[in-house]
Amino acid sequence: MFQSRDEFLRWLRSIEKKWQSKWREAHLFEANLKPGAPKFYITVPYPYANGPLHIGHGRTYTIGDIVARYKRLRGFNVLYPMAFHITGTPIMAFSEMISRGDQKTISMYREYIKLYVEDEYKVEEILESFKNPLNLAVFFAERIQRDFEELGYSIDWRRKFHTGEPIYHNFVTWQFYKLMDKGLITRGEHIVTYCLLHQQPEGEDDILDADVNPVEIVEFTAVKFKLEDSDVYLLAGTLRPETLLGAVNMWINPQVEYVVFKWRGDKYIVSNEAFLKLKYQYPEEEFIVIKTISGRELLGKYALSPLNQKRLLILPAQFVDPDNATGIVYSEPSDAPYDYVALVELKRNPDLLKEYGIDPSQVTSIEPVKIIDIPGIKGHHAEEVVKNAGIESQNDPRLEEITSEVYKEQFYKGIIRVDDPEFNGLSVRDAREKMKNKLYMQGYAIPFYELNRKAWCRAKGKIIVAKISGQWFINYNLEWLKSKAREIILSNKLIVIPSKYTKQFLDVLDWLDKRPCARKRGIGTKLPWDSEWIIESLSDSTIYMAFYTIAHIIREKGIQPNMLIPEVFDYVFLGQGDVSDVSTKSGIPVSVLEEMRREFMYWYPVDQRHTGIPHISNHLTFYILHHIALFPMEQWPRIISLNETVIREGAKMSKSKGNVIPLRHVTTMYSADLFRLYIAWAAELDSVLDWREAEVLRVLDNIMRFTNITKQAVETACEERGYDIFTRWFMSKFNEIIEKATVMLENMEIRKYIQYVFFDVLTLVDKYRELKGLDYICGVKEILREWITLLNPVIPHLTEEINSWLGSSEFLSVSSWPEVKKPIEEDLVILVDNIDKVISDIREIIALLKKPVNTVYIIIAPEWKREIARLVLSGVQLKMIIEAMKTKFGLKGREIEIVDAFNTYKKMDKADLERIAKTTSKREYEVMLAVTNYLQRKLGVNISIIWEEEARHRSIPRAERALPLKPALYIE
RNA sequence: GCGGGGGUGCCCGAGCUUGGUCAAAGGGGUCGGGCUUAGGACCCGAUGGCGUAGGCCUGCGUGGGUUCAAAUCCCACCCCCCGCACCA
Repeated sequence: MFQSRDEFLRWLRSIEKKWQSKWREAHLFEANLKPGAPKFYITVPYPYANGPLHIGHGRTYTIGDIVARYKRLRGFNVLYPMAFHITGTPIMAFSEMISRGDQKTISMYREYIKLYVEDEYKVEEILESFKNPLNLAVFFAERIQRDFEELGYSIDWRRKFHTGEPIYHNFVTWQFYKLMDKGLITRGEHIVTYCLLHQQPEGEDDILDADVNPVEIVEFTAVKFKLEDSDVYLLAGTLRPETLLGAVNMWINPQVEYVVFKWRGDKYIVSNEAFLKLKYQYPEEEFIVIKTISGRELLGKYALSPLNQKRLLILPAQFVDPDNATGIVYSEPSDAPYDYVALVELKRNPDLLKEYGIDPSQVTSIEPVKIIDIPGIKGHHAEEVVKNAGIESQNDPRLEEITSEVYKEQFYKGIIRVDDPEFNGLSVRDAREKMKNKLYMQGYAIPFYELNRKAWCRAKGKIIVAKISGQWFINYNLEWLKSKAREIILSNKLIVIPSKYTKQFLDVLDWLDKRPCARKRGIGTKLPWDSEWIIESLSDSTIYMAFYTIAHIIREKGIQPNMLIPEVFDYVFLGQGDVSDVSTKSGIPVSVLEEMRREFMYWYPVDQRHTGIPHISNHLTFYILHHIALFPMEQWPRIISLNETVIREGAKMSKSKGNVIPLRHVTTMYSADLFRLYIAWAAELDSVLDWREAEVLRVLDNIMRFTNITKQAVETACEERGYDIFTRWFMSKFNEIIEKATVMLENMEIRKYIQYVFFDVLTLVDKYRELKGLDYICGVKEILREWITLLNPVIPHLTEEINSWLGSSEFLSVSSWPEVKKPIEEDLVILVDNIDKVISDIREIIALLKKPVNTVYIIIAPEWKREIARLVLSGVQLKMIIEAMKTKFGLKGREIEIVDAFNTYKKMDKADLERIAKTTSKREYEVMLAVTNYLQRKLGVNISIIWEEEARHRSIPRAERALPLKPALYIE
C-alpha cells in the first residue's frame, strides 16, 4: 500500500520508464502495413523545434495519443507518427542573436538547455554550438522526442524527420511544382515590414517586442496640396481622408527639415524621413532630390485643397512628427483634437506668429468647419472632448487617447454633412472609402504606408514599410478550390470536432486570399524556379502527412536525396508515370517504388488530424486546400479535431511571467500518467484548461487510491462464488459505464470518458464496499482486467503494470477494448440507486421530528400500484384500469385508492414512470431487505421492512402512502 | 469593426445540442462528527430560505417573450475572453 505521495510518485516514474523501454524493445508502436486490417491514421502537427515544449503543447499531443491508443484497442492498425519543424526565421533569428552575444537570448537558451543537461560545462558547449541554427534545431528536436517518449506517446519514431533535411526539401519541391501546375502560384507586389539595417523584410519574430506590442501596417492617404503660385505639391498624410472637406489650414513642423524632390514628373515636399520611406514604397521609380528646406520656410504660405481649391494657410505645429507618414498634415480642427488644440494655441500666441512672419489676423479668422454629425454632439466634436478633458497644449499626452476615441466614435456613428452631394449623408466609414478611392483615381493622392508605432529590429535597425515586387504567393482565392472545401465541410465528409468550430472553417474560407509563400531568408526549401526565395514555413507544411508514409522506407533503403526526383513522388503519391521509367530515371528499384506506393495507399487518407484552435485560420485550412488541390477525393482529410489552450492558476502562461511549465518538468516533477490523466480530464476539448497544482495533487491522490485498490484486489485470493444482489448491481453499473464511456470516447468527449472510467468507477467501488463489506475486493478483482483496459489509453504505464500483476505476459496496450456484458440488470440498478433517495428522505424526516428515533418502518407498495403505473404509461383509461385492478388484484371496494394512484402517476414525469415500470415490487422488497443492515449502520436506527398490506393489518400509520420506489415511511 | 466563444450557487466548474428526472454533477472552501497523542491524510454528514413527516418558496448576467413547464428555446440589453494572417 502506498501512503505518501512522494513514495508513490517515485514508484510511478520508475514503472513508467520500465514500460517505455519494454514498448520500445518490442517495437510495439511501429505501424506496419497489414493488408486487410482496418487502419487508422492520426497525426498531430509536428512541433517547432526552437525550444522546449510546455504543457500546453502536451495537452494536444496527449489527446492525439489517447485517440491513437483507443483505436488500437478497438482493433485498428494505428499509425501515429511525428517529425520536427525547423523551417522559417525564428530558429535562425535566435541562433543569430546567440552569435551576436544577445544576453537575454543567451540566458534564455541556457535555461532551456539546463532542463536537459546538468553538466555546466556541457551546457556552455551546447550553447556555443547553437551559433549554427541547425544544431539548435536538432538539439531541441531530440529533446522533444525524449519528452514525448517519457510521456508514453505511442509514436512510430522510425518515420521521424525534420524539415531542414534534403529529403524533405525534395518533397516540398515536388509539391510546389504541383501547385504551380494547378495554377495556385502567383506573383505580385507585397507590402511588408522592412529593416533598414538588414535591408530585408522582417516580421514579428525579428522586431523588438513585437510579440507583446504588435506592429501593424496602416495605410495613410497622402493628399497633394499645391503650393500657391508654384509647381510644388505638399504631400499631407491622413488616416481620415473623408475630413478633407473640412480642412482649414496646413501644419508644418518649423524645426524639421523637408525635401523637395521630383517624382513622376511633378515636384513634391515631404519630410526627410518620409522621403526615404517613399523610395522604399515605390522601389522601381526614380526620385530626384532638388533641395532640402527648413519647415520654417513654408510657414505663412498657402496651399490649395485639391477638391475645392480652398486656400489653406500653412501654420507651425510641434505635434507634427517628421517620422510619421509624410511629416505634413492638413488641419481639420472640428474633428481632430490635435488640430483643434494647436489652432487655439496659436490664436492665443500672436507673438509666435509674428516671429514666423505671419499676420495674427489671418489666423484669427480660421474657424473649424463642421462636416460630421454625431448623435449627442451639437458643436465641434474635437472642441467638446478637448474642453471636457481640460487639455490646453498640443503636447498633452492625453490627446493620443482622446483622438482614438473620437475617431472610433465617428467611424461607427458619424454622418457626413457637406454641400457636396457626392458625400453628403454618407457614414464616415463609407465616406472614407469613397474619398480615398476618388483621390487615388483622380491623381490627387497616393497611398503611403506607415507603422502603427515606431519599431526596431532586434539588432536596433529601424523598421519601415516597404513594397516588395515579385513576391510569390499561393492563391487560395480560387473558386474551384474553395467550393470543394466548403462542400466537404458542409456535407460532413470532413468532420470537425467539436462541431462548434465548423463555422470558423467556413469563415476562414471566405476571407482567405493570396498568401505570400516565400521569403528571402530563413531555413527551408528553395523555391524550385527562383532560388533567391525560400518557401515559407506554413506553406511547406501542408501535406507532409503523406511523407510520413514513406519516410522510414527512404531511410531503410538508403535512398539519397538526389534520387527523390519529382517523378518519384508523382508515382508514389499520385500513381502517375510508368514505374520502370521512374525507376530508371531515379535509380530507385522498382520494388521499392512499389512498396512506397503501397504504403501510401494503405495509410492515406489521414483519418484524423488533431491540433489547437489557433491552427484553424491557417495551417488546417491550408491542409484541407492543398489536399484538395493535389490529391484525388479519396485522399482528402476525414476528421479534424481541436482542443483549446492551457493556462496556469487562472493566468496565461508566458515567458515574461515566467510561469511556463515545460514538458520536461512533467516527467521529473510529476509523472507521465498523472499528467496524462489530469490534462485529459481537467477540461473538455473546447474549453481552456486551467492547470491548478492543488487539483493535480488531488488527481494524484486518486491515482494512488486506485493503485492501492487494484493492488489489494490482485493480492486477494478469491473463490468462485455466486453473485449476490450487490455484486450483480455492481457488475451492471460497471457495464453501463463501459457502454457510456465508449460512446464518449467515440465522440472525443475525453473528459467525460475519464470521469466515467476513472472517477465514477472509484465512487462505484466505494459504494459497493459500503453495501457489500470487506468482501467487495473480490468483485473489484472480477472487473479489474476490463477496468484497466478502459483506462489504458489515458494511463498506459500504470495499467500495463497492473496487467502484469494479473500475470499477463501480453501488452495491455495492444489488447482489446472490453465488450459490454449483457444482461445489465436494469431493475437492480434502479432499485439499489434508489436507496440513496430513501436514505435522504429518512434523514430529512428525522431532522424535522427533533425527537429520538427508535425504529423506521419502510413500507413497500404492492404490485398492483406498479401495474397501474404501467397502464398509465401505455395510455390506458382510468375506467379500464379500475376494472383490470378489480379482476386481477381483487381490489373491489378500494376504487378510491386506485384513482389516487392513477392521479399521482398522471402528474409524474414519463422517465419516473418508466423507472417504476421496469421494476417489480417483489424485487423492491428483496433489495430493501438486503440493505437493512446497511441502512441501520448508516442511519443509526432500527429498520423494519414491511409490505403495505401487512402494515395496514398492523395499523402502522401512513402505510397507504407507499408508492413504487417511494416506500411509505413511519418513524417511531 | 468583422468573426468566434462565454456569463451558473462562497470559489472553480458540469449542465444547456434532444425544455420537465435541476436546489442544479464533481471538486474546493466552511461547519459538525468519526479516526488520531496532536496535526495531516482518510471516512461520514451539513452547506439558498422556510417547515415537528419526505413539502413549499426563491434561484442559474439583466429585462422581456414562447410554453402546462426554461439554467436549458426566442428577442433585446449589459459585461468578459479569443482570432483578424503572411507568423510559428
